[in-house]
Amino acid sequence: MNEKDLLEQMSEANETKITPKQAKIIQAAIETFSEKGYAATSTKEIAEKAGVAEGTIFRHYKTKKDLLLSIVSPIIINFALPFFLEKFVKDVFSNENSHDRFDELLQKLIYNRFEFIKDNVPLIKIFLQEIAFHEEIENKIKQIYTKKIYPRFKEVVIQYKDEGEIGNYPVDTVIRLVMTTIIGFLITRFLVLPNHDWDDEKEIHYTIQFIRHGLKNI
Amino acid sequence: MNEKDLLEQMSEANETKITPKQAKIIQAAIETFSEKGYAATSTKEIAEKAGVAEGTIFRHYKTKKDLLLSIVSPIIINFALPFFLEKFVKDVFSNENSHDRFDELLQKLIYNRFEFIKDNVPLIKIFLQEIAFHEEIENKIKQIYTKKIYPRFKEVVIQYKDEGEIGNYPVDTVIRLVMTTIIGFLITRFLVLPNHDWDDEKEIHYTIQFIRHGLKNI
DNA sequence: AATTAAAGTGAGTACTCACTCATTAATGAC
DNA sequence: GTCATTAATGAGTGAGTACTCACTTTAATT
Repeated sequence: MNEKDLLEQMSEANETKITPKQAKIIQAAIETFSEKGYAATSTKEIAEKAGVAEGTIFRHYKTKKDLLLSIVSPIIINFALPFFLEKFVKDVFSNENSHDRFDELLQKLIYNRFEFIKDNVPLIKIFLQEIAFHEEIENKIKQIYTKKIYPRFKEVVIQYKDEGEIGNYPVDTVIRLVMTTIIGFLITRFLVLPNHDWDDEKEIHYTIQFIRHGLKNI
Repeated sequence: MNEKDLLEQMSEANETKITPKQAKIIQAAIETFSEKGYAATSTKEIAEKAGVAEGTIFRHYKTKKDLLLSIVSPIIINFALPFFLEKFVKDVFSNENSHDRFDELLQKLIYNRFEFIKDNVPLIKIFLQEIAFHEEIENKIKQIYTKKIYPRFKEVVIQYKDEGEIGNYPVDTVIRLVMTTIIGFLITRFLVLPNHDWDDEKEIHYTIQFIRHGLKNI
């Protein structure tokens, strides 16, 4: 998802057309929030960067916080998108042998999220920063996690445990280990050391190996 | 390290006594920065919470940012402390068999950092939040990492690779995987789900297993 | 008791903040 | 072209901001 897609999606969600100036505002807000943080960014600054009068911001968004939420909310649902698809679970029960399926699942999971973050680094930055201070964001992600991500993940892990692909760890521990390893890689790759000379394919390969071997029988 | 220790250490570092009111200021600042974030916290609020006049803050700290740095700086060096000790590397070359040594090393590493974070959750919160926006903090941690943590870690990994305890991953990849797994666990444990019903010993045990198996021969 | 230095105060300063509102410009239907 | 609706403006507002400074209190030393 690039920024254009985000804008389209936002306008679809609200069933309102986004004016060119509004789009400029969103773009400027993303940029500035990401660089300086929400609290340290003034609406005046956003208006100037967007080439717009300050009042225009408040024509479209009741408050500064409204603007933040309109930016952050879509990325939560987009990051969790693979878990909404039927295919995610179906693949796990296909005819291939379990080893290859597990490998492929991890691969798809990482590559999907990799591409998503790659196109949305500033958004992810804002999200990670502000999640700590805004209950609305925290609640939304907790809701999506418990209702969508966790149950699907659980199904899959149980299946692979039955097939002997995953050792005798508790299901919740497996989910924690897999998620922190993947998210840890992505954060290191795009936020901690974005300028490092990464061989992405190789790192992803090693990360998958690490997870698979790490989860094998204890 | 609890807060008392922190204060003692700060006074030792500056070779200046910390007055009771100054201690109150630090305590109030940690609390408020942690809850609302640095930019969203006013000096007036800190003063009120500390039961002190606003001017007193600026008697001890030139600027609000100075106050932040005086709080955040010590935790960087303290988190990296095990890597400063000679013992850290020496243990790796002891007489025990490599498997037990590796296991014990991971265990010590996690338990140390576990206890440290447990006693300093608000400080860690502030640190993680503000590292993104203050170059001084970023530079300090990068310096400590490249000069202290990374070289020691590298020595150890190479040694265990030679002994066959770690498979044929690149050294940097090993360091990344180990660090993100440990830090990921600690962040999940204390920041993401601090109220979850954790069986800490068990989770640490599983995490070590996960790392050891994950790093075995590919 | 007198002197000195440091700690503490809080009203005051210049400035910035998010947000409002009366006014003007642009758009589209007929 | 007229008119009605929506978009955009930017000066204005009161509350809040980090920080200063002239002054008072406290504590230690002689």
